[in-house]
Amino acid sequence: MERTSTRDQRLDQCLSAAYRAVYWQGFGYIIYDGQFNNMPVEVQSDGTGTGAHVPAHLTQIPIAVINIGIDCTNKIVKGKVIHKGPLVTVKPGKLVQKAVIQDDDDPSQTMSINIILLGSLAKDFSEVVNQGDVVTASGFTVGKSPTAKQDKLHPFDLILSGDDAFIYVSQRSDPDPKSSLANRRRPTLPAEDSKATKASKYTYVKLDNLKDGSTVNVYGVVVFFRQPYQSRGTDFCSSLKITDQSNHSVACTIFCENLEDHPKIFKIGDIIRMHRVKVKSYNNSVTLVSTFGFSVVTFDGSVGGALEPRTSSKSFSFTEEDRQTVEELRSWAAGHVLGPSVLSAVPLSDVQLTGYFDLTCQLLAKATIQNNCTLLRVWDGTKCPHTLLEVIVEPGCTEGPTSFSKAKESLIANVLVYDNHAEFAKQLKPGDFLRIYNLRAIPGSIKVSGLTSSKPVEGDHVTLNLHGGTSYGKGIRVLPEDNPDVQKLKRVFESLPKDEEDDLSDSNLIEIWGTPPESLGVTVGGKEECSGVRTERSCSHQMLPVTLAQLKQSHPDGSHHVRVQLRSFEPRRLYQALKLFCNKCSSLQDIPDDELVAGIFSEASQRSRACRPPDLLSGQVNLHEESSVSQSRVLGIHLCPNLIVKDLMFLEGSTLEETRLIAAEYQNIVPVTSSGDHLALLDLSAPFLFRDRRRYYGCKQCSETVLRNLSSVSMEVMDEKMIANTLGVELLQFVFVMKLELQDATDTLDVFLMKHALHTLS
DNA sequence: GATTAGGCTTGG
Repeated sequence: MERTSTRDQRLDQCLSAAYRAVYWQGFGYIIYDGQFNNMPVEVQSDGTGTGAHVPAHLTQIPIAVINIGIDCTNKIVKGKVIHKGPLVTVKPGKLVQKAVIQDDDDPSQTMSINIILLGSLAKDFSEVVNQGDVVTASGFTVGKSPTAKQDKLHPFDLILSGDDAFIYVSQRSDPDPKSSLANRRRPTLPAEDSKATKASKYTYVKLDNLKDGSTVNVYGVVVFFRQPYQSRGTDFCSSLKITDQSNHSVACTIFCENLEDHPKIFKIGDIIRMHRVKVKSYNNSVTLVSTFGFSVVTFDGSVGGALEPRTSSKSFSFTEEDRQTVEELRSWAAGHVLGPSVLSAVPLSDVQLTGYFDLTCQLLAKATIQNNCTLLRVWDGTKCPHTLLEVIVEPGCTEGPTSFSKAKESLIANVLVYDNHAEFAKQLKPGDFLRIYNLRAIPGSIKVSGLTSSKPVEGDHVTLNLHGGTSYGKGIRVLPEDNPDVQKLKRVFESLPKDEEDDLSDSNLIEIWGTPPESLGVTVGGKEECSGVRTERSCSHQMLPVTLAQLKQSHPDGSHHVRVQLRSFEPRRLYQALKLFCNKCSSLQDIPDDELVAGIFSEASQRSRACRPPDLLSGQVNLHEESSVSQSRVLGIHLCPNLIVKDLMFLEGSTLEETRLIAAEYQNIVPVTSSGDHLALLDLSAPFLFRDRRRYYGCKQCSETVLRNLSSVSMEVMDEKMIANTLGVELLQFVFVMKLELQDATDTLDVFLMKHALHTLS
C-alpha cells in the first residue's frame, strides 16, 4: 500500500463502507455485514404439469453439465425435488432453504444437485414446494458444493437469491393435505404420478410376525445402534435393535460395502424402514439380516419433527401411507421407554462426574496426541461445572485454531478419543457438528504419557474419554447441518455474546507484529504449515457460502460467508499496514514520517516567541547550541495551574528530537507554538501529543482546536482521549489495514481488513 | 447370491 494520493482517495472512498462491513477475522475469511436482498420472488405454485409458465426464451440445461464456468444467463435447470430440507433461519430475517433436485427427463441420468435458496424465495419454496414436485430454476448462480464429499451429490450447487431468481413449480406427485397452498393447486395427474403408482407397493411386517427364513420389509423404532464398523469380511457391519407397537424388539445386522448405504441413525428413537431383510433365528431369537437389494431409510423420531428421509437410495418411494406409519411410530415411541440412552444426551453443563453419555457438539479443533489417541476440542455452548482435563499438545499437531479467547476457552471440552475412534477422527474437520456416543466422564485427571497437565487437585475434575471399540454404541457421527439438534446448537452459539477477539487475540497480533511477514505464510491458512496462499482454513461459522458475484449484488450490511482464493495482498510488510483512521470522517492516512514531522517542528520552533498566556503557569529555558553560539533559542514550558506538574506539559519551540527526549521523562507533552498571547497546536500532520512513548495524531479535517481557558481544565483521568477532547482534537485511531484481492470462479473482490491496533503498540 | 456378526464398557 504505497503512499499515493489515488490509493488514499480510493481507501477513503472504500473505507466508510468497508469499515462497517468488513471485520478482521483472521485473514482466512470474511464476514460481510449485509442483508440478503429481500426482493420479492414469485413462486408459481399452480402449475399444470406442462411447465407452461416458464418463459420460452429460457434454455434448459441438464444437471450433469452444470459447472462453475457456465453462463447462467437465460438458462433453466429442471428437476424433481427428491429431498427438501427444513427452512433455516441463519440469523433473524435471513432464511435459507436447501433442497436436492434430480434430472427427471432422463431416467438414466441419476445426477442430483443441491439447490440453495436464500431470503424470501427460501420461505416461498418451503411453503409451496413439496418433495416429488418438479421444479424449474432460473436466475441461479453456480457455486462449489461444500457438501459434495459428504452427500456424494453434484460437485456444484445451484444458488438462488435476489430478484433474478425464480422457481417454477410445474408438477407434483404427492400432495400434502396439510399445505393450504398445495391444496389450491389443481390435482395433477402427470406421468410422474403414474410412475409413482406403478412402483410396487411395499408391505411391512410387524415385528411380532416375522417368519424364519422369509425376506420382509419392516418399520421400527431404533432402541439400540452402533455405528457401522469394518467387518472381517468385505463389508461394513451395522448392528441395531428395533421395536414397534408389538413391543417385540429385534436385533438387526446389516452388511453393506458402502458406508453410505448403512442406516443413518443419529439417536435412539429414530424411525427406520428397511426393505429386503431376511428373518433368521439365532440363539432362539428372531433376527433380521440385510439381504440382496437391501435398502434403508431413517427419520427423526420426534413427534411433529420434519419428515426428512435419510437415505442413499436413488429411487426411493414414500407415500402418504409411509408418512402415516412414521407418524404412528413416533407417537407410539413417545409414550414408551426405549432404552437407557434415550436420556443420555447431556449438555456439557450437566455432565456427571462419572458415567457415560452422548454429547452433541461442534468440533473446534483437533490434535493428534498419540498414534491411537486424538484430542477433540469441542463445545456445545454450555459450561461444564467440573474442571476439565487440560491437554498439552505438541506444536504442529493441531488442526484448527490453537488458541481461543478466554470466554470461549472456558466453554471448550477436551475429549480424548482412542483407537478406532482416533482413526475415524482423521476425517473430521473443525466446524463439523458431532454426536459422540457413549462418551465417558471419569473423575480425576489422568495423565496421558506426560502430555497432559493436571490442574491442582482441588474441586471436581473430570476427563472425557471415548474408549476404543464399539460396545454400547461407542462412536462418533457427523451430524448434517439440517439436523434439528444441530439447529439447536447453532441457536445457542448465536445467543452467546459476540467475542471479537476470538480469532485474533491480542497475543496473536503481537506475535504477528513481531514476525517477519514472509514466515506468516500469508496468514490465509489456519493449519500449522502455512506454506502458500492456498492453505485452507475452515471456520466455525454456520452460514452457507455465497459466491463473490452474489455478494457484490447484496446490500452492504449483513453477514456472508465466502470461499475464495487470495490473489494478492498489500502491504507486504506488516508495519506498512499501520494507518491512522478517523472515526468521525472515516478518513484513513499514513503515519507521517519523521522527516515531515521534524520539518513541522522546526518551522514552528522558528516562529515561536515563548509567550506567556495569562491562564497558564509559564517558564522559559534558554538553549545555547554549542555549534552556533550566535543562535540561541528559547523553549517555552506551560503548565495548567490545576494539574500536577508532570501530568501535562505544553512545550513551545522545541525540535522533534528535543520533544522526543523530554517526552521520555515527562508523561504528557503537547508541542505548541505561539501566536500573539495565545498558544496554538502545531500543524496536525505532526503528533499533537507525546504520551507514554507513543505519539498521537489528530484529524486535520475534524479537529477544532482550542487552547484557551486552560486554567479551568480539570481531568479526572488523564489519557489521550481526555487530552484530545480538552484540546478540541479529533483523535485518530491506529489501525491495521490490509487490502486483499479475492477471487472465486464468479468474480473478484477487493477487501479491506481493519483492526484497531493501539493496544498492541508499545 | 459366499462372507462378515450375533451389543452389554472400566482404559490409555
